Amino acid sequence: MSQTVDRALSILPLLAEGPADLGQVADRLGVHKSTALRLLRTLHEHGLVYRQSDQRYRLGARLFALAQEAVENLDVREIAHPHLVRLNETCGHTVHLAVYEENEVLYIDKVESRYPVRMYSRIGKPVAITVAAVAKLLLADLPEPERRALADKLDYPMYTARSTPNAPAFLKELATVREQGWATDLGGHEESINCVAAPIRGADGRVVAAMSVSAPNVVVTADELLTLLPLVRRTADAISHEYSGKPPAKEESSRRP
Amino acid sequence: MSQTVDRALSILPLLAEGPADLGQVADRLGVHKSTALRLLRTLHEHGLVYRQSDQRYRLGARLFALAQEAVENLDVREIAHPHLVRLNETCGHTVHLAVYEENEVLYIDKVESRYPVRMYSRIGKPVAITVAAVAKLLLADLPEPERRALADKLDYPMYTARSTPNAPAFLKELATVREQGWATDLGGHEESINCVAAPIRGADGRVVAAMSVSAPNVVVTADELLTLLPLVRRTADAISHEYSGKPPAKEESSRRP
DNA sequence: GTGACGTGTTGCATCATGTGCAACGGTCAT
DNA sequence: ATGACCGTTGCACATGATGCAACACGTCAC
Repeated sequence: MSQTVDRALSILPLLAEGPADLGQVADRLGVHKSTALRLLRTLHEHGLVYRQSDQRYRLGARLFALAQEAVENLDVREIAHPHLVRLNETCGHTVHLAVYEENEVLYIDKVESRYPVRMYSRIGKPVAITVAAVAKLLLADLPEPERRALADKLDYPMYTARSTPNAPAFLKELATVREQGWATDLGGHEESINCVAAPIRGADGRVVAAMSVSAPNVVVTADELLTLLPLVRRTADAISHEYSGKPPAKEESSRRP
Repeated sequence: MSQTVDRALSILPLLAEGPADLGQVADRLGVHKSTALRLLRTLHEHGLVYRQSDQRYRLGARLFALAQEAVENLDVREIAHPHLVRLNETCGHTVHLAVYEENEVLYIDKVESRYPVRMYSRIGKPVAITVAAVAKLLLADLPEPERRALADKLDYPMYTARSTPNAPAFLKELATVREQGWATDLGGHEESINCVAAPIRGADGRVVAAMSVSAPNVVVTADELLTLLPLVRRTADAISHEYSGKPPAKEESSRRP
């Protein structure tokens, strides 16, 4: 809608691929060097872009700080965190919290496994949406047309032989998940890793987040992991309850006494 | 430099404080509602801003993804990570990696303690710059005028009785650190937490990053932690060595065969 | 039910602002 | 020295961002 801003923001994903110099930025934006320079300068002033010693640009520090503050302002996360920690203390495995937003599912919190073998994931990282247990829960709750539209639009990479292969299979799986109120990922993303997940619901019953427990085969078998399901569901329900209970808190946000 | 982009970017920190509606954004920017609307729409298209169900705006998901990709492109981090993990496996404590950028020091990697008591910190979070051991190392290596200017500009919050109280004390400490080539923080940030840190240097000898091991008093005393210093320094040197060795790698970034 | 707010949204005329150009000034390699 | 290359600056032009006013839609009071 706003050409200038649009161009400026297009620089960010471009730099996310790696550092680039002025000429490269200008070329890929399709604008004159001087224009690119002014855009980069503005981004720089706001700390979103950093100029490294070789004069090339890369993404800047404020970006982290912003993402940081953003994630800390999510009230689901705030409420859920102590529950996640407690669950981790009980079972020892990696615990994740994820939300759906704008065609993506992403982790917003994580408590690391206490076992030496850990899985790779990181807060802020978009989740493998077609296979992850938390993603299934979040998408299963979308309004039907939106769910269908999204399912059609997605790619279905075959991470393993047990990955969801295509849209119909995915929609069928979502129906099951929606029905039973929990979800699993048994080796659908990484051959040796299994997850069980449960939904967190707001006061209106809609799924606002999902949490999961993940563990590699070498630590516990899929069957053993499934025995944790009741515990995971109880934890998710506890969070749901607390979340629905007191949403109007947060006194500090009103600025006038 | 570019007014439009400047205004648009100013929205981000504003939303970082918490969700806001169109009117609030327009007011705080000092522009007309319609202008704010167009800016927000552009930000929205790029996923930097999300419109929640109550129509208010908050920071969006792409922000995380960007911060994510940015941190993964830092080659120091990439090289250092396995070393940090190994160090953590040896000593069991929390290991941090930090860089200096634009008047801030921030963590770019972290391996959690294997002890139940963990310290609060998060990747992307700006570090307590006047007391943290890694910050001392990074600032100690700045060119003298810049270091002095920065030291004068900083605040010196007294987190504890052992926090650095003011600029002269800080500069003195930096001189010591620069001299000895390592740094500590003994209860300067949190009464019961100690750190030892060592610098990672590029081929030209300049400090490009710093790493630290942190542990609370309840796990090991400060003296015990100090016995790890040689190990920490060896690790940092190993990273420095590897980092200086092969910086021109990264073949994939050239797009034409 | 009706009217009066408080929202977010759209079309449009004005001119401020962003734009590309061309010229300048460094740095590096030959 | 010389040329090629890259970042930077000043400037004239017109594109595109701006604020206004009017509209649309909801909520609330009465």
